[in-house]
This record gives sequence, C-alpha cells and structure tokens, in this order.
Amino acid sequence: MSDMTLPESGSKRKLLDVAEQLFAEKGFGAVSIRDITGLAKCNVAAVNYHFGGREKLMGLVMQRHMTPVTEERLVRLDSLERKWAGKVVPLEEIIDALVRPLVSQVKKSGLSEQLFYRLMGRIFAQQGDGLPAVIEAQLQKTNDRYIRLFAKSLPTLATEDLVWRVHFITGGMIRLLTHHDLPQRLTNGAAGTPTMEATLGRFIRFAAAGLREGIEAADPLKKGPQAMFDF
Amino acid sequence: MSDMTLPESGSKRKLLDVAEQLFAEKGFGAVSIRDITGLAKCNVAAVNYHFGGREKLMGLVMQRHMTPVTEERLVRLDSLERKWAGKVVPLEEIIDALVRPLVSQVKKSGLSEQLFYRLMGRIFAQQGDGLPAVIEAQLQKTNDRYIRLFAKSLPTLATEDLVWRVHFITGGMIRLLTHHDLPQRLTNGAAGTPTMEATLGRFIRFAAAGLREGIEAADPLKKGPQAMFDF
DNA sequence: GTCTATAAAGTGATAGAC
DNA sequence: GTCTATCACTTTATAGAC
Repeated sequence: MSDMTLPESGSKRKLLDVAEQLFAEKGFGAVSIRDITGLAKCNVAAVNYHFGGREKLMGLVMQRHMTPVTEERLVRLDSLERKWAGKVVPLEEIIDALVRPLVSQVKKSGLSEQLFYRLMGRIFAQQGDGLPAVIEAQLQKTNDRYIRLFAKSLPTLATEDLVWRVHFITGGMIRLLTHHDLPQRLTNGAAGTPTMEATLGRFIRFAAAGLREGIEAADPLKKGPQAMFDF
Repeated sequence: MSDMTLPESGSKRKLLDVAEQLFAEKGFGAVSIRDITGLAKCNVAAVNYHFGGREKLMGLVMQRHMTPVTEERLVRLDSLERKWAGKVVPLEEIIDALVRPLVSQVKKSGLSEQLFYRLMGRIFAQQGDGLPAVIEAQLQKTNDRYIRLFAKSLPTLATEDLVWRVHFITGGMIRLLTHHDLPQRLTNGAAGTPTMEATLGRFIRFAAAGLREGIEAADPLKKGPQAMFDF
C-alpha cells in the first residue's frame, strides 16, 4: 500500500508518468485507463496489475505530489512561528509559506512546471468534493493553521471576514495554478511572460493587500517587514 | 436553433430544468443523457429529439444563463462610463458592475441561488478550455472592457500588474460562486451564514484593496469625489 | 411526441495463457 | 510481467413502431 519506492524505468514508472500528465491536462474525471495505457504504450491490464485500478492510481498521483507540499507548508509554518515568537508575523511571510512550497516542490516532482502547477490546482479546486480522505485532511489542516496565524497578525479583523478573505485568496491561487497561461493568451501579450515565481510574488502582494483592507495602517512597523519583499 | 420560447410545462421544460440542476451540481462533463432523462422521468431519446444531443443541450444551458449576465455587465459598464465621464471611476463600482449582475439575474433564472451561482462558476472556470465559442467571446469581451476601465482608474499601475490582479480576482469570484458553502463547512461556523449578496460585498472590498496595492494613497480623494484626477 | 430496440463505441476489471 | 480475450456494463445516437 505504501510502497513509495518506484522504479526508474519500466512500465510501472511509464504508466505513472503518463497518468500524471493526463490527469493534469484533462482533469481527474476525464482520463480513462485506456487513455493512459494507450499513451504509455502498455497493455490495458497493466494499470490494474500495477496499481489495482484507476481510482487507486488517481489517489497515488494526488498523494505523491500533494503530501510533500503539505509537509513543507507545515514546516514553514512552524519555523515562521518560531522566528516571530510573540511578535506579529507579517502577512507577506504567511502567504509566502502558503505558496512557496509549490515552487520548491516542482523540481523534486520530476514534472514540468505547467503540469505540476496544474495538477496542484486541480487538487485544490476539488476540495470538499470527492477528494481522497487523506488529501482532504491535509488541506483542512493547513487551512486551519493558516487561518489561526493570520488571525494573530490581524487581531482587529473579524474572524468571519478573515475566513472569507482566505477563501478568496485560495480561489486566486487556484486560478493562477490552473490557468497560468490564460492572461497571456487573452490579452495579446499585455500580461508579459513572467515565470511562475514572479507571478507568485505579484500574488503575495495582492493577497496581503486584500487581507489588510480596512485595517488601520497607523502602526510604524508596517514598513519594516514589507521591505524584505521587493519582488 | 434560436428558439428561445420555452414551454412552461411538458417534458422539454422538465429536461431543461433537470439538466441545469445536474450540470450545476456535478459539472458539465460528469452528467450523462441517462442521468438527465432518468431524473426527469423522460424517455432516453427525448434529449436528442428536443435538443439534438447532449452537447447542444449543454450549450443551450450555458447560453441561457450566461448571456443575460454578460448583457447586464455591458450595460452597467456603459452607464458607469457615462456617470463618471471624464472622471476616475471608483474601483468598487467597477467590481460591483462585475458581480452584481449575478445577483440580479439569479431571480430571473428560475434556479435556486446555489444552483445558479454554481452554474456560473463552472462556466467561468472553464474559460479557455473547450467552452462554446459564443460563451468564450462573451467572457473575452467583458474581460477586455473591465481591464480597460480599471486601467483608467489605476493610471500608475503597470498594465502587466493589472492584468494579473484581475486574473486573481476572477479566481476569487469563481471560488466564491462554486464553493460558497465551503468556508461554513470547514470552519465550524466561524464563517457565519451570510447571503451571497453579503459575501459579494466582502469580495468587492477585498478585490479593490488588492487592486490598489502599492498605489499611493496620499491623496485625500480616497473617499470623496475624485475630480482632481481628471484626464 | 413518445416509445422500444438496437447499433457502435467506450468503460473498468479480470481470468487465464504465455 | 505481459498479453489476449472477454465480461458486464455504460455511453451517445438513431431507426422505426405507435
């Protein structure tokens, strides 16, 4: 069940690679076993032999790429709380801890940037709607921690407002992941051709400003922490 | 083809109602003709007889509900430009013109709030990915107009930044439409039970703040008339 | 307009030969 | 591990009776 050691070559590996590609491109519900075995040039029965069925393969793909992201997110949250113990954590750093693991895990994933981000986006987008329980629990847990940390940094913001703003931010992040190429396609190049990392920098500043809406900016510490984020 | 007059009763009407419900609930790709005719207690062949196939029915459902929203959006944009002719249009009013048509068309749609918003969200989310050309053109056009109007209200913001921020906002709106119940389910009631209209109010303030990020707010016009920013 | 019957293709899964 | 063949569905669509 938890056989995480995968062969570097062979048809099992090939099937997994193709499955990741197709799930990311077309979505988890729109890929058949025959799509996978066809593109991987394997036998139709191979998916059932190696993974025990389509559903199991789907779960494996999700977990393989989601779990490292979740773990890095939690580690970053821990070290953020340690670093700013007792003090107010800058919003930008919290949001950074939310999205940076995506950038840092894309390399380890072995997937192309487009595929990895799209895969992640598709998983996030399905939260609360038929995701494997393990994944659902991961999303739940990180979300809880983020809300709690944001709340400490925004003590004057009503919890209700905070929860909804985080919801909007999540939506923006998902859109960014699943449709990173859309602005370029729609605006005739007015969106430029930024790397995902640059776009995430834009996103962090956008999201932090949205979170701060209506918060009195009278405190003088507003400038200090922000200075380190000159994306 | 453009037979917009629909019977108040009869199986054609029933099929359309059920189709809208199921497409909104499960997504356009996850509903079969048999799901529809089964729930509508009609014959399997009825969808093909009345609508000419599954694909055509899908297009009809999309167009029926998307077109009025698009038209109201364009009308609101027109009147906004007329109202503030020569002056800077407040960001909140632009965003309002973007989302309010959803609230005002939900009543005319005959659908429940949940279903209508979810249906809209699913359409928006599929932009650039296999949507009927008519719908795609509508989204393209409104998006262009909004970007242009935002640009006039944010003359110091680089177009590239603006385009991406609008992209993030779109993502937040989609999330809000498709997962309006998620915050309540995930936070044990910390999200409250606001109406969609209230949540859209929250969204407008959030989005406007995100758009304004980095813009000098030294001017005293933040609340009052913005006549000094004449061009 | 509604129905049955059926075509033609696709689906996940498995038994059993090699 | 790989393959063929096959089962038991489900899918869209249509021809033709009523």
